[in-house]
Amino acid sequence: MAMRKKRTNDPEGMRRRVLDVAEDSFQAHGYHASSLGDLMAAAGVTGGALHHHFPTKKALALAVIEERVAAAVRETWIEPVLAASSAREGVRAVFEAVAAELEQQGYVRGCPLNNLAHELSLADDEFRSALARIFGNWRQAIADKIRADQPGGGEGGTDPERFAALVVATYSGAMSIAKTSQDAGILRECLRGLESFELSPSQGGSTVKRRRRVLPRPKIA
Amino acid sequence: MAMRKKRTNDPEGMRRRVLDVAEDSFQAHGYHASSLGDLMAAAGVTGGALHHHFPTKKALALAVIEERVAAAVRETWIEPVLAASSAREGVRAVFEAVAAELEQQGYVRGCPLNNLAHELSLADDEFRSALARIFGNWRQAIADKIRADQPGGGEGGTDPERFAALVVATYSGAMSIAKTSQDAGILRECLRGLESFELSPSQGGSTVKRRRRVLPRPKIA
DNA sequence: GACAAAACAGGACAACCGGTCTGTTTTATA
DNA sequence: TATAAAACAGACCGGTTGTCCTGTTTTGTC
Repeated sequence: MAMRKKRTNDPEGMRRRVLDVAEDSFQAHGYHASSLGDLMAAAGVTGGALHHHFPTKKALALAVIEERVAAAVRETWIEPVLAASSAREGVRAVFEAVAAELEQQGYVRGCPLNNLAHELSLADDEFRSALARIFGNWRQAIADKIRADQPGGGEGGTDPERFAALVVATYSGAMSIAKTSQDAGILRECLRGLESFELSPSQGGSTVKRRRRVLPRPKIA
Repeated sequence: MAMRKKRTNDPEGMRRRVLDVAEDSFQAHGYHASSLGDLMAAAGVTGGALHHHFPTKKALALAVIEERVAAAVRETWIEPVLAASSAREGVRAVFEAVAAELEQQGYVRGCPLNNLAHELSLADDEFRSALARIFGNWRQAIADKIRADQPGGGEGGTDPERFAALVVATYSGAMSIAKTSQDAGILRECLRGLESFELSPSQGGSTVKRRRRVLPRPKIA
């Protein structure tokens, strides 16, 4: 008399839905402020199903980090930079693309990698090493691109690792400031700072023609 | 018959002790992962006393931000930079001092401002504005120092705000990476990146003499 | 010393969290 | 179709959290 019960097992889809809402909630509220109850409600998933795919909250977060956060860095940074005509051009394009996207959506939720890195690095060593590996891959991709530019282009004097470290640090820090001030303009400011410390001759009033070192060597060791 | 009860009211000292342990715990474990019970035990303070000085956990965190975090930025960044012979020298000195301190203590807990900024900026607007103000003061101090260098020194072509934004972003991001990798070396790497993109002529094998722009202008608008 | 306010003590509580447990349904395999 | 494993449902529980509340003690003030 009652309607037949229906259920379609879709383990992959359910797992994906859980990861979707977890990724979003971790980004918006952080790990500790995201309760499994909220995630279950948002994903339309029962406790049994959640526990079946992710035995603990930590396992869920680890999956988010290794699958989603790593993919986000790959898609928004590594692939565009590697596909660009040069490392420097790739870096510029990513900075501006991200700034444009943030300004369009009107708010700044920050870098997913950075957000979780701050909250979880000291809490658990598995979290920390997973996040550190993503940072490492990110830096290495940029350094590799610089190296690829060196034979033909004019990157002979650029230290690849140093350049990559500076770019990743500047971007991460700029996103932190942007998130706190809810203003993506700092990204463009930092990009211009990377492009050139001194104003270009056509803009600046300085009479100095020759480029100087960005920071002087210390006078005393 | 029993010993007389003794108690010495010391509101300022008690408030200071609570702020001490809260500052430390927020830095080590973050806001959400720091329970008031733990703080009370660590500070040797009862619930009544804690509630008397800080009615809510949020009020406590706000006090930590406005009194302790702001002071930390002032003491480790603003005052040393303003006291230095130049902005660039001050920046260099702070980077190296922090790197040396982190290497000496063997672990990296990250920048207090950055840590709380990531966890609390999106959670509450009072938190966010308080943190944003500290970032703003930090940047402004560096920019002011650059401006102070300009009349006499050779900072004619340097945009103060741009320089300050780049320095603060690079430092914040470098600390994020250092915290995640538990290695302060990235701070020195980033400092050298700030000092000079291209290797100095005496070090580099490049034959290029004239300094080039750090990042080329985009070919198409 | 009277007295009010501040400072402090410590228990109580309701809400919530993450994890576990038992039971049912679907699906793969033979 | 028999059967075991996977997939899912949903209730349950111990522990924790932040806050509140009622007293007690100290301290400043007239």
